[in-house]
Amino acid sequence: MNNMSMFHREPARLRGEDADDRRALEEAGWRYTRQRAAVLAYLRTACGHPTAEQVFAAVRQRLPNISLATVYKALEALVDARLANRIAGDHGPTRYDGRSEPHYHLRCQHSGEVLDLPLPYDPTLLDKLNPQLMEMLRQQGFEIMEHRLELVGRFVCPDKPY
Amino acid sequence: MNNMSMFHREPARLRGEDADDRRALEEAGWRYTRQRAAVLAYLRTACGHPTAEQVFAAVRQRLPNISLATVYKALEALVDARLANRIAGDHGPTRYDGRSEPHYHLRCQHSGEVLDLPLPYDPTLLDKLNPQLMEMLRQQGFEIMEHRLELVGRFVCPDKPY
DNA sequence: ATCGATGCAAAGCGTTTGCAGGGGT
DNA sequence: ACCCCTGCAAACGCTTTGCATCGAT
Repeated sequence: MNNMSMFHREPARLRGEDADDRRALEEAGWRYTRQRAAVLAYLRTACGHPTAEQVFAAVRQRLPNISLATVYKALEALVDARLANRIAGDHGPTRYDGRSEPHYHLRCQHSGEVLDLPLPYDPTLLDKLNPQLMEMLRQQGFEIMEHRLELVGRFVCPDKPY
Repeated sequence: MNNMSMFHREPARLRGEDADDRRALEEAGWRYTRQRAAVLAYLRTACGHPTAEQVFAAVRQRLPNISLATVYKALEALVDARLANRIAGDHGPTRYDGRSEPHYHLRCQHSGEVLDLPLPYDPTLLDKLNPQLMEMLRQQGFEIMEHRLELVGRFVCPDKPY
């Protein structure tokens, strides 16, 4: 690892906590399967936010028969169960995030790579920025669910140097 | 127009100002053509941020022979010449924005529609939010170009009501 | 035993590209 | 006159779908 040392992920989950994952999936109407567990496990250990292809390549080493279609369906189930998040690509493919709590991102224009920012999500950020605007939006019937903030710039990434 | 009355666009450009558009395109190494002018004109009058298909459908009324491929190439040229901006779609297709100055967006989860927010872009926003973080990023060699902020929620849109 | 999940292949959608002819400079 | 741009069609990359079989409950 190079200059990314500041972007530590949360420590890996303790043994037994996958029961929570099972519950989350089942409450959302999905089954808990080997494939979905493996996809989620990889998402959580991956540094940065992999694409579906990258997830496929990685999970394939543990489950050699898994198909790309299954990876896509697993990612859909995990996002729906709020165990993961989708990050729309600027140009390239969608990226996936094994963190469920909202947070902010740092995106590289050059490689498309996305990293988590060590900046806590503040649900009241917009109300602090411009309370009148938020009040106006509410009065107009806009139901605001969340906000997204990302820094866009350039950094040298291990796999795609300049 | 319904509850969008607060999202006024800038007044339409005055006659003769397309000379600026020509210059911008030529400085970026592109030619100024009827098709590109029409695409840009439509982007500027459109309320909200149309997809390439929507631009195609609209511009086709003025230039019946224009092709979808030409619309895509025109949009690419305009974005490159900084006369327009690309807005990545959450699920659906990319949307295009005839404003060149940075600003913030309001996105509807339901329809994918995107509107401009009447909230001025503040280049120093992140430095205000967390100056230490920004300093750390600079020291680590991250070159930050811009930030993006968008509100995500639901609103009833004219074409895709619930 | 049921019914959703899997793996494969084929189709889908949004976007890009190759190319012959047309248009801007 | 040059070379870029256009329009058409075909290819492309990413993602989704249809279907027979497998596996979780």
